Amino acid sequence: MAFCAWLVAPVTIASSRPLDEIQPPLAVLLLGPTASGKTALSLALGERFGGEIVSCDSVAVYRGMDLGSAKPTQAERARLPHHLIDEANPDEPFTAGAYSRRARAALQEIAARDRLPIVTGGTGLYLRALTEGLFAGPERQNELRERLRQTAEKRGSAWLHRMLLRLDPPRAENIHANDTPKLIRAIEVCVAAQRPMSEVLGREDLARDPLTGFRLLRIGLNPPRGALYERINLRCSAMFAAGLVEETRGLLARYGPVKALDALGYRQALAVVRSEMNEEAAIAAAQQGHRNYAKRQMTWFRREPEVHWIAGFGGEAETVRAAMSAVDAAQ
RNA sequence: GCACAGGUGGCCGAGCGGUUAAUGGCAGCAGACUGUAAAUCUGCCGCUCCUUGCGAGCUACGGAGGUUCGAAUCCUCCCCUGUGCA
Repeated sequence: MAFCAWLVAPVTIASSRPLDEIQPPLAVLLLGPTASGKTALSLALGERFGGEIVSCDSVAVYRGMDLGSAKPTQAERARLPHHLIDEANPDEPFTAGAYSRRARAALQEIAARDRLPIVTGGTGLYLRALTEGLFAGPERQNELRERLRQTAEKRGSAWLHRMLLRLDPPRAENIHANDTPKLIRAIEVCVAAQRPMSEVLGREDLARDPLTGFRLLRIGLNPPRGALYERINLRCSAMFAAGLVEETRGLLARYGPVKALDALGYRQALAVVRSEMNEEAAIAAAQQGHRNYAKRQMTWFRREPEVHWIAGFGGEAETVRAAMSAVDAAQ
């Protein structure tokens, strides 16, 4: 598939340049912590450069999870085509792999239309799965996971760690004995692949498959921490005021206590639905969770290669100008 | 005013004569992260210095004294908070 965009798209994008400068189409990756203004900036860039938005958000992929995921509104989505939003129901587990495949397909299609793909992302793993790919190891095995999860509950995660130590010593060294989910996945891979995960990771034929056929321009939003935290607080309160608890009540009634409702904001709203917390406490907890999350996101994004960092919020004129000139320069 | 219960590091909260700069938790900061990732996990966390060491010095458990070789821990007085009685 990748070659399609390679062959078709550059013709028009590079039409104003000499033929020997023909190059793959550009894709903009907009990254930054929650509430940094990615949506606003994505719309501004999209309208200026003829773009389409590819969301990179592990919660916005779920239908019905609108308020809590700060999904672009219907009005915003009417301004430009949006992709990878409402891809699954909350009771259908979505994964980084599924995201990567669908997002890549979306990128090809957009480029084939001669439009500019703008990936707008807060989910680091999804973004990396898109750009770097995932190793070609086994996907999740639900039955095996369930067994391992029960083992962890009964005997503690250290037991899983010892198990992994036998199956794959190098991998065990890289996963902390307390990190149950990662231990489970590693053991799952070893068992399903019938060989150590570290070996699978190292094999050429199973290695990551990086995205090809695009030139990537990464634009990172890095607003001042204090101001970001304030914005997060305001946005969280606004979510509850807009009816997050009701949205959550509806999702719970329809899908049950699914994993997706563990997401920030929903987890707290759920506590209100269940009368385990009053709304005021839930808001405070959600704000705290989002602040912590924003910090983790920055830790992840700092490792992204070649990011064109902008110090402000996406909605600020100066930021928009800086981002536009970055895109101009890349084109 | 009397009687109880309390005042501990940014917050909550243990400790109740000595391995206590003071268990925990939270917040904060830094980090990890290959198919549930808005998940999960790790480190640091009074101040200063250096030869960065289970290093040295300083400051710290409401305030002031006292007892003791030694006090956040015991005693006295004072200040403040909560509850009950007046």
